[in-house]
Amino acid sequence: MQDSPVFNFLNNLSPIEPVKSIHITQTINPLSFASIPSVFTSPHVSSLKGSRFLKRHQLADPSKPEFATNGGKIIDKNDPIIDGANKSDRTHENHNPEDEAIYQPSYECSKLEIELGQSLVYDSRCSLLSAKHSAECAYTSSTFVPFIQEASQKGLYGSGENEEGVNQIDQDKEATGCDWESFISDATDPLIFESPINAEFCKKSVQSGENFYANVRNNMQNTLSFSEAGSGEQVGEGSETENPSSQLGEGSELKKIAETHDMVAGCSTSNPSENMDNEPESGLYRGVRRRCLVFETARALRKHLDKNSDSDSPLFMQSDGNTSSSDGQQIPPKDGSDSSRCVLAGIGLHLNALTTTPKGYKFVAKFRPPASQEELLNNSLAVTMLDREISTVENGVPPVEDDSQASRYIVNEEIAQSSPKKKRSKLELAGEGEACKRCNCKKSKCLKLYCECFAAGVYCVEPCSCMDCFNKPVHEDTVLATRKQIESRNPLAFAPKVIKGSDSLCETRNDSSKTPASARHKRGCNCKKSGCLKKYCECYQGGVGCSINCRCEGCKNVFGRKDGEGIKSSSPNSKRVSPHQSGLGTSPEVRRGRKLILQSIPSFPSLTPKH
DNA sequence: GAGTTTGAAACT
DNA sequence: CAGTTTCAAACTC
Repeated sequence: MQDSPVFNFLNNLSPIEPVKSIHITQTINPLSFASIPSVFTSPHVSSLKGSRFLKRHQLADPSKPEFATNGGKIIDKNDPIIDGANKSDRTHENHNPEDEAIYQPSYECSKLEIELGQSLVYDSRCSLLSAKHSAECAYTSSTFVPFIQEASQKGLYGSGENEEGVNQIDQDKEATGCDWESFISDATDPLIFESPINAEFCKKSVQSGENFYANVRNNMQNTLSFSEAGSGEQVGEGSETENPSSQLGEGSELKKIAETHDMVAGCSTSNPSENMDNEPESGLYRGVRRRCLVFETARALRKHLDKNSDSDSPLFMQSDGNTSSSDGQQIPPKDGSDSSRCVLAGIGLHLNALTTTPKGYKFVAKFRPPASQEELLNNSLAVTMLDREISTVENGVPPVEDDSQASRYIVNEEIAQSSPKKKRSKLELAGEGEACKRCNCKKSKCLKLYCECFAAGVYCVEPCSCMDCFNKPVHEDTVLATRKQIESRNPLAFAPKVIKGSDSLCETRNDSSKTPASARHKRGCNCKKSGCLKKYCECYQGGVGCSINCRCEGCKNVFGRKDGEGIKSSSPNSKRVSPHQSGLGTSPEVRRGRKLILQSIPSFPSLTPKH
């Protein structure tokens, strides 16, 4: 990557020396990823900007008129139809000085992002996806197929659409000269890889109402180039091609969407029709992604379908606020349904991403499409809730959650429609009790971080044994307000506790003690008696080793012990690192970068068409 | 299932 | 920021 033109370019411009340090790892703010694109008008840019910040408001506050509709006129002059093969060669062309001026602040961060390596970059995308953009989008064939089928049952699609969509993959491959499949096969993390696509997709299709199909093409290619060369690549993305949205009649959009979904799905997964179970490792990620995305897709399409069923208005012209997601008017939230819980859990997992399995769990995903509109609605509410999570993740480091939670999620879905007894039974059987999240709160009303559900960003549901629970869709306002309050106290309160960091995170530890993914607990544990050998220890529970941030005593964490007490006592930083500190690190460059990024945020709305 | 232990979260 | 209290999960019996 460092040999890429982009890197060289960045290296020439920025005074920051390429370093790989703990600071970088912990200080890259996902916002930076959003901020970079937000300044430029490339598809990637706009989408991140819009969906990350604006769509959040859409979900949270549908009444905001500026988000209600844009008339489908978000013109992305720089929205290129890319010749995928040459994408990386025209990275810094055609951006005007204004853009550059705006862009500059976050530039350093983009450089840092490049330096982090692909995995980190991908993970960051994942963060972006998980919280926000995924809300209305889905792209994998496996997720979309069921929905298409559902739509087909409604007479909206022909039965052959799905196959057409798959075929479209090959067609698109030929058209673009880019072999998505081979590229993807090289990707280390298909889940993460896909994220930016989703982000793009969301913004384009849902928020701006632009042509779905064309945008996905663009987005995919942008994503690929971005993934290959880092964020800097997007910077100069030229304005070579007008967004072709106007070129396609809206009457054909529905079909196009179906095709697009399959097309993207095909690009995201090397073989849309393959059985995930045949490929356990990749299936793990795919499974998660699919689960998450299915609801996202469904929601997007539901809106889409609702809209079309009600009027002839263009697709995705309205925000959530005008349809019926946050819009509980049309479809009241179903309080505490199993399905919703599972859906939410899925998104929560999505948000928190993945890490290595602490107990060698194999994540075998089984797809289950959303059962009802209520389920979709609940999902949308969850997205609203989870939107906020992503905004609190200050680490550019991908949020990580252990596979046990993934397992929980899967199990959760499986048991979702079972009786409570069966649920518990299955829960106990699965993953050594690592089933879905369910709480037993008595006094907290499930509105404190004590509550695992609340802390995980999911609503409580039937399997929970909580009392006076407010963590339900019907109390969404309360939930969101409480979350906001908690976040005001600790912006990272809802961020994943375990982050997948760089090796530098464990620089004080022996290499032999590193956990595979070098993941570490964000704040470290404070165990006194458990020896970090029981699940009382959050490090152990997260399947990660203890780190310098831990203040545990007698650490025997099997995933990696904290280094000797010498280190602990000699370090002035032996105390717990506050989220803010850990997020910013000590690098002046990083701090500066973050500051500038934050300053750039207010510019987003000005770049977004309003009415 | 009840009771205990534990450490994070919340509070002062 | 440190100490204390509250809380619920994890654990034990």
